[in-house]
Amino acid sequence: MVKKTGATHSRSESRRKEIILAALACFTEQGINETSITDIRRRSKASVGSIYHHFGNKEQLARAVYIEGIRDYQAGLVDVLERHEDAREGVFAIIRYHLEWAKQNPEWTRFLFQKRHADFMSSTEKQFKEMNVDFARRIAAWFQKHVRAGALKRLPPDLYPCILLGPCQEFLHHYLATHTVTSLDTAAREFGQAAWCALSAGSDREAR
Amino acid sequence: MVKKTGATHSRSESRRKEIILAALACFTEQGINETSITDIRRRSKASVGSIYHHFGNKEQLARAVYIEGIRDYQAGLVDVLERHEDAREGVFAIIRYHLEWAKQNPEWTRFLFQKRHADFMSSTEKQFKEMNVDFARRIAAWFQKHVRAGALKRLPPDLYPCILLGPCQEFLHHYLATHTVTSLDTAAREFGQAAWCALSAGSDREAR
DNA sequence: TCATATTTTAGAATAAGATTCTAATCAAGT
DNA sequence: ACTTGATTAGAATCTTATTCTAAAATATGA
Repeated sequence: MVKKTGATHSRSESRRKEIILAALACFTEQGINETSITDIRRRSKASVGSIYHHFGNKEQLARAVYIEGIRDYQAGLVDVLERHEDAREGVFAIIRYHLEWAKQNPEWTRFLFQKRHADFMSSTEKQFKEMNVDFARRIAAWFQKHVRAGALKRLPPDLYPCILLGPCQEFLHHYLATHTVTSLDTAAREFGQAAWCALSAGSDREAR
Repeated sequence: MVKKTGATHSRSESRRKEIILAALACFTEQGINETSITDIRRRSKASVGSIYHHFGNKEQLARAVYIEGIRDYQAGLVDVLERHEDAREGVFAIIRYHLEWAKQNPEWTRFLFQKRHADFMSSTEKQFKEMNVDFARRIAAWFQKHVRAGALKRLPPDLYPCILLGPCQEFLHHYLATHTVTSLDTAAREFGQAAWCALSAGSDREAR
């Protein structure tokens, strides 16, 4: 009756995971719209009833897949960031991390960033909102620290992630779609350089 | 029998346009998946048969909407770019244009950039590919010119658009979704500055 | 260990919506 | 006016998401 605090849901949990992974595979292969519940059923060996029992509907299933992925991505990013004391190293590291994660997790990346949460994630979702608020706070804190220390330019806080990761996102878009583009390593170097130029204090000389 | 080269399709053409606009409105209000053909029928006053006659199916309708919008956007961008001789001014102008267009065309922007072509635009689409190839060529040409003239850093060509517009895209994402962010004008200034720092030749001093 | 309650799974039944089809209507050229 | 192809209507069909009922599995408590 009372929910267990620990975990031993062996059967149930693993079934849930199976469904999520099957869904991820289907979604990235054929797109969310194009995958039917039947596709997921076949791939996961679960029944329709089971899928609906665990996730309610297709939209919420997609949401669960999204959460699963973004959590891992964000955790790693914060980790990298908070491990770096030096501003310049932090900037380069964050970009490297982003691109490297994408390289290691192409399916998740395709799912998370190509077709973002836009469709099924109404940004008012409690779970999603909480996660992002915390994430944003910790990112912002890191930048603030270095702004105060005089290492980084002061900007409206919401612009830092844009300048830092915008180019990566744009790049991944093409990288994951058609290929025949610059290597991820080269891109990481160049974007790191670019971001550092753009963000480091004292680059204002160009203002004329 | 032979297709007219000019245009007077008055009836047919305008019906087509009506459907596209109705679809755009529905798509941005409720999302592509959530809008039924019936929604579009109601809003456009066209019949189911008419819609299918003109577009084949919902996917192709979405595609048509996309093409319609992206064509306008790209034309304006190339125009702005080719109007600017000076590298620095060109860089700032392109960013201003991008954000300004988004401000003037919020519905189109939401449709074009929030949920990109990912879903329904398999990037192998002939029409789409042609358009983009031409667009990319002209953008690349402009940058090459200034690289040769020594005004811009030499980079792998596919990275220019990423560095230039990536931050804008990332920003618009938030701007169009939740708001409570920096104004578009401020963003345009800062991103312009950032991009110029990142792209102008001689910023390499930071390389240490 | 057995009886009972709760969670999970199956798969058939239903409902919603996309697509197809057949037959009118319209516009243009002759 | 007459023929032909394009366009429109809307009913019929087909696909797929979702709901529902009941069976199986698992946990709980004596």
